[in-house]
Amino acid sequence: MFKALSNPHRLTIFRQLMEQCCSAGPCCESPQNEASWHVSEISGCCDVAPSTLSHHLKELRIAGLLRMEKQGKYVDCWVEPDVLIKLSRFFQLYDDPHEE
Amino acid sequence: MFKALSNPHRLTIFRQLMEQCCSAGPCCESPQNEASWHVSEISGCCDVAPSTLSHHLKELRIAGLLRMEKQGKYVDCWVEPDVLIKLSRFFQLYDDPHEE
DNA sequence: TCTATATTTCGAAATATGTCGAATCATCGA
DNA sequence: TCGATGATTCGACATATTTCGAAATATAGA
Repeated sequence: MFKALSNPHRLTIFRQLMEQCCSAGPCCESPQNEASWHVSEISGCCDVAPSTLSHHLKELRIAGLLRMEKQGKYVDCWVEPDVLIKLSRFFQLYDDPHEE
Repeated sequence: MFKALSNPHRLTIFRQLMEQCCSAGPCCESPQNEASWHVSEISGCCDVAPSTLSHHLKELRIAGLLRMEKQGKYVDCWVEPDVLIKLSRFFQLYDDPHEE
């Protein structure tokens, strides 16, 4: 996952989808209207050729960070459910009073 | 930071120092006995040449993940204070009931 | 002072990654 | 059915990363 996030373009894409996901409530199994973007919508936030964008999205998906689902002509992309919680917890080894 | 953690050896090193740091209480500005390791101690957890290890530690330091301080013949390494909290929060954009 | 040990710096070589354009596939709508 | 649009695959090339060994630097101890 860190490897997938190590590329500036992929990090930008993931952050956009994070915000998209989180503003629409907790990320869930199927894409909600507000939580997902089409590939063509994502292309706006990162200046690369379509083939490059496709490659980056695949890397994010393979890493388990994104879900992608074909919706007719478009492909919906959204943050893999629970992955934010997992990553957040990865860095919480210490005793945090906020944790139960 | 994600770029620094994208290499398997560097991730192993960082995880080791995370555990070392966290078992000794919150990471602090100066290295506590239990929170830091010498470079030579770290070499045990990752099978690379000394020059390679040195390179990886430098990457982690430049990325702001580690602190390093010369102690005579040795160099102490420990996790940058607050960096775990920062990284943990990076993935917490959503409303988490455990957070205040 | 001299030597052994710990660590870093500096090339150089192998491998991996990022990028694009061209070609391809799939779907929608005229 | 056919053309336009959205997206992916493939191959090629430039660039970045990983790795090592040799050499350099610094310190502790004999």
